[in-house]
Amino acid sequence: MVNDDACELLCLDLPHAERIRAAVPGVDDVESAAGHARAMGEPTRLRIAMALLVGDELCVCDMAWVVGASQALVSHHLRQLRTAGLVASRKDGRMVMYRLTDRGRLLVSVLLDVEDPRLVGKADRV
Amino acid sequence: MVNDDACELLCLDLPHAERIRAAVPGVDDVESAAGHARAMGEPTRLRIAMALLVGDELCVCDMAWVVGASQALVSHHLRQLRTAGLVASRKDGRMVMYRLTDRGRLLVSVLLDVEDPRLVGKADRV
DNA sequence: CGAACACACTAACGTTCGTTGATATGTCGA
DNA sequence: TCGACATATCAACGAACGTTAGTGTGTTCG
Repeated sequence: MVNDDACELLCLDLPHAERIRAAVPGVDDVESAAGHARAMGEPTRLRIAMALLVGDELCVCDMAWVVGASQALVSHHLRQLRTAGLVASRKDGRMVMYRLTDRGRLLVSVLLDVEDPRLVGKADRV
Repeated sequence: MVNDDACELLCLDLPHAERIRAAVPGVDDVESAAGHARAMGEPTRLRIAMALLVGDELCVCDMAWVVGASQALVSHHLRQLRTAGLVASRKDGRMVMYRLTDRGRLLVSVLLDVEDPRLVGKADRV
């Protein structure tokens, strides 16, 4: 966080450098996106997200069975995904159903390089 | 990592559950993708990556000036991005030029919701 | 009402991570 | 060859993270 112009510009002329500098968002502006990435940066959470991408809507218990982790751990990770805005929850009786948000679906499919089942058959050219 | 079938399936019938289970990659298979996400899950690294998306190819010193961080810190983060396979380096005289890999460019543009400058004008429909 | 159950929460442990300052490596110019 | 410089590396500190075990909350069913 500490910046002094200890090192002058090298390869870039000042106008060009300032154009890049202006295009780079501030720390606060990337916080949300970094949070999204951090939420996906854990194998267990990524696998939970992948299970949701395929299963569309699952309860905690079923996800625990699918990914092979304890109920408490899955619940813990789901809260982080929820805080990041990548999954949404819905109460149904005594259980809670989780599902990916649009942003969550996008990130999982890009990260794992799979097609979003919801988007299949919609003129998706690469 | 410890799994016993302590909790039976709830919402899913067994065939459906096993289909989801089969579609979810193993821990080792998502390790790489999780590493990509983790590398982007830090505001400073994300801003460095964004600077590279705009600047195409930058040296460490210029990036330090652009993002307002120390040289050692930028170098440290660049190594992590490089280890994750998101940036590539090239020696040029006494300095080292960094650039995003294709995967790095894809992830930054998706995470920060910006268009890849290299892809502008290529019939990119959403 | 009371037991069973799905899920969330808390505390705690060991590990990993971000950051800084000092130092090493390698390259250019005088 | 010597000094200036760009970058990499190392040591070290505090903070954040993943995981587990135990406990609490609210709901369903007998």
